[in-house]
Amino acid sequence: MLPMERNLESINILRRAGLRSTPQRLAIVREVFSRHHPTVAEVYDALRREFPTIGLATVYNTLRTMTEKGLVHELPFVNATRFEVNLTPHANLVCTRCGEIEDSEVFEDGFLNEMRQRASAAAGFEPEGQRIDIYGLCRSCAEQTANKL
Amino acid sequence: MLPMERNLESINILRRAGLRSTPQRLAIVREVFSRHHPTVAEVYDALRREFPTIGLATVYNTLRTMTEKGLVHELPFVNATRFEVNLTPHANLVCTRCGEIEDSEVFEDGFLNEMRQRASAAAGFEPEGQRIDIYGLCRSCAEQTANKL
DNA sequence: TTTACTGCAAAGGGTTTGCATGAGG
DNA sequence: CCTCATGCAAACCCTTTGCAGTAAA
Repeated sequence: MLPMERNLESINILRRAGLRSTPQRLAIVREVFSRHHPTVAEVYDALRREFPTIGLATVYNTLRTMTEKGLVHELPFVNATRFEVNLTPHANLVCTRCGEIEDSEVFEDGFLNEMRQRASAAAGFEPEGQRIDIYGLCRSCAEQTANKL
Repeated sequence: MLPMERNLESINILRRAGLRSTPQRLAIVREVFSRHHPTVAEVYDALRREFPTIGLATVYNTLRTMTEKGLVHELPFVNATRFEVNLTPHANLVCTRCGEIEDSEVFEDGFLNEMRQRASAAAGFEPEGQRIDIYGLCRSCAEQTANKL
């Protein structure tokens, strides 16, 4: 995507959510959606080069607002709160060694629906969304571990 | 389970993990395993009647140690860090209205294994464990909502 | 007797809030 | 113009750490 297109898209994202398009917000939106599971600190650090005076509170406030508007989902981890940008149903493959988080789209064929239906049938629960983390070793960490044996 | 049996079980749990059995720890273990997804604050508040001088740091330290020894799992939520006591594979049904968290054992027949295998096949990932939260309305909140329509 | 645990207080880190200034619609 | 967003600083949790006293093994 060209920078200009991305900028227009960011404006539309904000407008649809009923938010004003300030230069800081456009940059935050661009930065958040160009990353996989960013933290506030990561977004803040990335933007300080472009906006040396940007406040950490601005990033916090904007991400809270974006969460309230449903643009992203909050994803609390043990060491940091991350933000889920990919709102299509998927699992997060979380490497317990290097910390990498990879999206896994394993639900193409109604797999997720079956899980929801089971939960629903068993407990009278009405599912709206889900968080699925699979913890283990990513490919490269698994290979490194195997080589040491 | 009778109180005496529970006490003996708590001692064994601590011993197997290589931890000393102090009166405070026995009470923490009892309290943690008698709850579903306790927070540090909930355990602390429950124990202050029995141990008026117990320190909040003691509860924090003990739960951190228990996590390191694999007795419980840390489960960060947006508003609080909870602890997973049920280490058998299951989903947490999290009510977005009242906050209730219910365990759902929907994986009796290898459902979970299939999910793991898909992740593994697609990404070369070696799964070790998982966290599955399903967000929505619990039975009673769903019924209340339906009645208002 | 040695080592680990407790409890208190202080420090630390992440997140929110209050307020004056400034910019968007 | 009026409202909302920014940036700074202070306040606010929640959690960890340091340390002296104490109890477990």
